[in-house]
Amino acid sequence: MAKRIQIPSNKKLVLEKGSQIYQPGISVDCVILGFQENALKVLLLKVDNTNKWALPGGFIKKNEPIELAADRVLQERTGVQNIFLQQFNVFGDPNRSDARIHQNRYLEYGIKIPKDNWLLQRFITIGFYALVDFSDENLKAVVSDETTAWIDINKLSHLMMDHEAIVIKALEALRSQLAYLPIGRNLMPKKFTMPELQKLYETILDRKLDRRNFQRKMLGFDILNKLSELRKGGAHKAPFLYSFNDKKYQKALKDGLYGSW
Amino acid sequence: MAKRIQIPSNKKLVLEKGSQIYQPGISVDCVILGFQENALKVLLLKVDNTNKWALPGGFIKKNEPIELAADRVLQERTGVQNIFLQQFNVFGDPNRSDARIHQNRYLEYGIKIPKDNWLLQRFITIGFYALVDFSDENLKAVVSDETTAWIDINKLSHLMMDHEAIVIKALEALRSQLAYLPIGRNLMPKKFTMPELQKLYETILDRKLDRRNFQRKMLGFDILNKLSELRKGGAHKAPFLYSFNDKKYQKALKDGLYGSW
DNA sequence: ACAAAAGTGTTGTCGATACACCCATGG
DNA sequence: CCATGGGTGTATCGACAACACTTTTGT
Repeated sequence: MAKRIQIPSNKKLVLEKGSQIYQPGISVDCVILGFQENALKVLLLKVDNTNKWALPGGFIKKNEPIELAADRVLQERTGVQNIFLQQFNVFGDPNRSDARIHQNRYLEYGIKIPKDNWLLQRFITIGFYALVDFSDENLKAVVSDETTAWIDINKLSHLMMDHEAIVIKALEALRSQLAYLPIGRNLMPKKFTMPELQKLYETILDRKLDRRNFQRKMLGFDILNKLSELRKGGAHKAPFLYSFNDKKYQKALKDGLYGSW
Repeated sequence: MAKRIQIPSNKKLVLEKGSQIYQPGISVDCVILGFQENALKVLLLKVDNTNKWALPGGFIKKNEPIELAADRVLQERTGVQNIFLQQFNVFGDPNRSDARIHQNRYLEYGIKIPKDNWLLQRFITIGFYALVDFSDENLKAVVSDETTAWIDINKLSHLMMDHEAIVIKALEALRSQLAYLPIGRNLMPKKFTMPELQKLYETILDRKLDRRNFQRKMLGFDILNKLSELRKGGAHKAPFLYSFNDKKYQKALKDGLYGSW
């Protein structure tokens, strides 16, 4: 007889007691985006006992606001707090989930889920997206095992259910937000150069921007502090370092920016 | 003993069998907007046995896409079809609904809802908004009784639960859509004059627009047909009539417009 | 010295705004 | 015949895009 893997206790709990703890039939899924090596990457989790990847998601506790549920998922997975977390779409196709997927996962633990178990019901999921900074120390600590990966958004494959469509929709929402909200505070390290920030915008928009016009426009938003330091060490002329002016950034988040890309 | 009103059979069904028919704990609410007498109006329903008003809403059948559920609500209430129906936000505060409201409503029918009935659970609602044309014949037929009213969006009062917040959020969404999507096809009658269309835009945006610039810009979108007819009968110079070019309008809905207000 | 990257300046275009003028109609 | 509203034209301003020139640094 093949060696049987023990089911983790938290998964057992969700299966057996979930319907008492959580809202039935509703979940949240988080598209957590980071910027690394000039590419936008999304945090994905390996679905146990399959070769599929899934967005970090979770359920909504019976007495929990949905934003808090999304924030809880984000923190559990990344450890980072106070992140721009944006609800962007609900995915409610009745066929988006497939009971067999869950069945197969749990079969590996030797468990056959009862047909009437809440996990096998139809789930409607609320999509959130979040932007995180790779250089954040909390982030490094959490994301380090084999079951977690940052995948280039242009190289998605083997995603579970409709999760690829969710990522694509999140990107659309992010792009349209870019026009009137400041972005970058949570994707860039504390100090960065203007070309580095430009790379981020070019990656999100998927097109080249003029170096000089970008700088003028970005400075025009008046959300950056120009530091007296320079980025030394690299070849060629040393660029200035900038940081976000948190006060002005928060104000811009509320009031919006004027321009558009 | 006071005369007791009989509970309508459909309400009885929802109460007793709803949990077998519908997704539990989730609903859709529709902000149905029309344009009448130079004002944006929202369709509201009188909540029976209260002096409160509510958005037309409903539940999602076990095997029904959420967009279809919203469309079903729209059709049940207005009779109109093929309407621009837009998901805009999810409202999931755990305290947004109040079991006492339901209890009081049904008490009037002499019914005490069991504590564990599905209707008394927490509900998360998905907000949709739709734009309809007052001159539509189907609309006139349906909306005519005392339990239904078109209320000026600037004169909302006595709305149930968080429905006023939902209307306000829908308006914000509509305004931001105005920048890049054509609006008006479903709010205006088949034929209309440029000043009439301008009034619509001014109402949505809640500010005056320049008559001449509006005309130029709107024509620049290339989604209108200029008819050779004139609007006769009114005082002063007779304005031209226009209609939407459905083909170009649909294309603009997909591709977006360029300008912004 | 030179290549590559970054800082700063200039110009042209186009859309948005503001405003002027003419036309048609009803009273 | 004039008040009112509608149609059409023009000047100005500002944002954005395109492009030139200078400055700094490593090799």
